[in-house]
Amino acid sequence: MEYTVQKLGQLAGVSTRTLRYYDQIGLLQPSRVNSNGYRIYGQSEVNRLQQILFYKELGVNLDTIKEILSSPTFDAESALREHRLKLIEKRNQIETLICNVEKSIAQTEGRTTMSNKEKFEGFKQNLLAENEKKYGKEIRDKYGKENVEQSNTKLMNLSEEDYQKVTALEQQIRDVLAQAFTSGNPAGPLAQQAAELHKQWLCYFWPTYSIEAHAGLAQMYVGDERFTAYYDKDQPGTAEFLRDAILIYTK
Amino acid sequence: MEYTVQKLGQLAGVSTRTLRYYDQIGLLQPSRVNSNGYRIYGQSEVNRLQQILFYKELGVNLDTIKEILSSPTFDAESALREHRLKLIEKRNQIETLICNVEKSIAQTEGRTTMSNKEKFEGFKQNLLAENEKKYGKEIRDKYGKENVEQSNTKLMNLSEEDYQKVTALEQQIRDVLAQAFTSGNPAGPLAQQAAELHKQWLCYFWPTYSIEAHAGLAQMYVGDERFTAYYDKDQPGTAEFLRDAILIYTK
DNA sequence: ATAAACCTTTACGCAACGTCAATGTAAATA
DNA sequence: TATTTACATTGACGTTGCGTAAAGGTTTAT
Repeated sequence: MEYTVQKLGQLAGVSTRTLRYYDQIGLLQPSRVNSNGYRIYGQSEVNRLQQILFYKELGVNLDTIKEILSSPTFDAESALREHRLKLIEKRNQIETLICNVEKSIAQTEGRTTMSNKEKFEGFKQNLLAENEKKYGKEIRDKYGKENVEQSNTKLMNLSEEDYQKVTALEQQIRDVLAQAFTSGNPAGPLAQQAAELHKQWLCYFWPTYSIEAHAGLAQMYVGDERFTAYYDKDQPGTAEFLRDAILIYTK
Repeated sequence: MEYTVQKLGQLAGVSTRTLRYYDQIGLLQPSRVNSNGYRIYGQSEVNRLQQILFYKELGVNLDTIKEILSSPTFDAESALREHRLKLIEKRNQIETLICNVEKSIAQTEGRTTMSNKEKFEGFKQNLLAENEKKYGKEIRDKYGKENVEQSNTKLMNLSEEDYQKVTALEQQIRDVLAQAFTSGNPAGPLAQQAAELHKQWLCYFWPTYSIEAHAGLAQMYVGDERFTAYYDKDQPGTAEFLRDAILIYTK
C-alpha cells in the first residue's frame, strides 16, 4: 500500500503540513518521490509515523524522537526517564502557580468587595489562643512544629481584608456545603465548589499547599470528633460528605 | 530617582533586552527618552514593572498582562480565573502524560530484561477469580462497576511480559518497603521509591491513574484488614507506613 | 587621547507547525 | 475533450519572549 501526503495524513490524523515538515527536518522521509515530485510513503513509513506520534503524545520533542528512533532500544528508556523527570518538575511548577493564582484571586476579591475597617487584631489573637487550647498539641504532633508555627505566623500577618475574606470564606463553605449535602452527591458541582472553597481557605493558613496535605486534612475531619462536631452541627454526616468531596476534588 | 535600562534591569532582575522588548510591544514604556536616545524610567515605571513581573510569575502571557494592567481591577480577577482554569487543564494533561510515560518505561524495561515464555494465562484467570472472591463486592461498591471491570479487562489483556513485570514489581515493592520500614521515615528516599513503585504497579490495573484515587487506595490499605494483613505479614505496621509514604508521595 | 562601559537599532534564531500564496498535476465530470 | 475540482509542490511569514550577536554612537574614567 502506498500513500500520498493527504492519504497518510488522514490515516494518522496529522496535517499535510506536518508531514512536509517532518520530511524537511529529516524525521520522516517518504520512501520515494514521484516523477511529478509527489511524496510517496510505504508501510514502513506508516509504522515509523505511528512511533513518532506515540512519543509525541508523551510530549517528547521532535529532535529527541529522532534520536530515540535512530538507536534501537538502548536510549529509549533513559530518554523516557529523563523526559519523565522534566514532566514531573513542570507539573510541580504548575501546581505552585495554581495555588498562587488562587491566592491572588482571593486577595483581589477581598480588595474589591470589602474594605470597612474594624479592629480585628483581638479576633485574631483570640482565634489563635483558642486554637492552641483546642488542638495545639495534636496538630503539632501530626504536622510538625514548623508547619504549625508558620501557619500561625501566616494568621498573624493576615491583613484585615484577608481576615474578613477568611471568615467570609468559612461562612460560604458552610452554606455551599449545606446545599450540596442535600444532593447527596460528593462529586456534584456544588460539593466540588465546596472543596474548591476549602482549598482557598487552606491557602490562607498553610505555608505551602499540597494535594496530599489537603487530602490528609479531609481524612482528619472524620477522624477527629471535634472537627466532625463543627461540620455536623447542622447536618450529621456533613464532615464525611466534605471529606468525600475533597478526595474527589483533590486535583 | 531615574533609571537607565541597565539600572532598572538590575533593580528588577531582568535583562536590558527584556526592557527594550517591553518597550517595543508597548507593555512598559520609559517615562521619557533622552536627547541621546537613552530610555529613562521613573518610579511609576518601576512599580508597573513590579506588577508585570508579578503576573509573569503566575505564568500569564504578556498580552494578557497588558490588558490586566490597562483596566484597573475589573478584568484582573476574571483574567486570573481564566488563567487558573488553563493551568489546571495543563496540569491534568501533564499528569496523564506522566502516567503514560511511566507505563511505557515499564514496558520497554520488560521487553529488554525479560522474554522467557511461560504459560501464564492460568495464573491470570486464577488471580482474577481469587480477587473476585475476596474483594469483589466491596471494591465494586467503592470504585464503581465500570472501573472494576475495566481494571479486570486490563488484567486479562496483560501480555506475558507485562504480567511478569507486574509480579516483579510486587516483589520489588515488598523488598524496598521492608528496607524503608527500618528507617522509620515515610518521607525518606526509600519509602518514596516504594510509593513510586506502587504507582507504577497501579498503572497496570487502573484505566486512569489519579492522585486522589491513589491516596484513597492508600487509605484503604489501613482500613481493610486483608490488605494490612498482606503488607504487615513480615513487619506489623508496614501497611500504615506505606500509606504514609504514599500520602507524602502523591505528587 | 584612548579605552572601558554603556547606550542605540536591526535582525536572526528557537519549536512546531498554521496559514496563505503562487503554481503545477491528476482525476472526475460535462 | 475541455473544464472543473481536488490535490500536489515550494516558499515564506507569523506565532512567544526574549538570547545573542552585529554595527555603531555616547559617556565616563584614566
